[in-house]
Amino acid sequence: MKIRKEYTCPLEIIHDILKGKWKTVILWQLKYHGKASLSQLEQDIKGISQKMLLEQLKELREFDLIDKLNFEGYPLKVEYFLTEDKGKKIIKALEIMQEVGQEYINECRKS
Amino acid sequence: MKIRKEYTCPLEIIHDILKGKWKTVILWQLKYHGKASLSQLEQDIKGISQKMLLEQLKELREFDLIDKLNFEGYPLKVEYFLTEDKGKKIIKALEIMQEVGQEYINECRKS
DNA sequence: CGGTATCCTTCGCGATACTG
DNA sequence: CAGTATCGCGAAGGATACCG
Repeated sequence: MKIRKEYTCPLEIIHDILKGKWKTVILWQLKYHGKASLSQLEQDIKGISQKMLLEQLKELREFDLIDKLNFEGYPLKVEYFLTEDKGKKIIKALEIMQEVGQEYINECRKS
Repeated sequence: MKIRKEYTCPLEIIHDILKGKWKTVILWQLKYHGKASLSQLEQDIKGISQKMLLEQLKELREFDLIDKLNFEGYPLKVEYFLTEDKGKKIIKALEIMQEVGQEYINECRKS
């Protein structure tokens, strides 16, 4: 974990966990897929590189928001998915933000 | 506004709006104060500089999450507050995140 | 008290190449 | 298909000084 300092507000720790361009979008994708492989996520999240994706997935795992399952044999296969507790709870917040985001987009279309 | 590109996911626009270390904490403070002056916020948000605070407040205003009221006369006085629509709606998401953040903090204390 | 401007350091993140 | 390593640029953000 990359957490060190004392936090004045619980929102600060959430910022440290979710910061970066990709984390919320990755969580959002996992919400819809239920389970997804690395290459699936790479295809669905436009613009992300494999390096960034793996980096962010690793951090999300360290914070118990997602987990993964490794399958034996070739070709290699993994499944990433939201954790029942923290992962699915944070999704509730993202659902609201998604709605607000949609409002911004609708307003842009008007003008 | 700093928004340009096309968005694949509404969460991307929210990221562009809320990104940075301070925005969520500022919104959270305004939720509790109702209305707050610059100096009040500066005191309550530990570690923030006046420059950062003003910068972030300006951006939050541009995105209609907060607004401000200027009072005439000396000493100068302003009041910052959440907007009824977008500001108070995004707070709903922050409330959930705040809860999850508290869980992380509680778990840290155990270990 | 509220707000603007400048300088400087850190780090997010994109590109690219390589391994099991 | 999944994952690791390196390099470099540009933006975020901290310190500091100054203006209405």
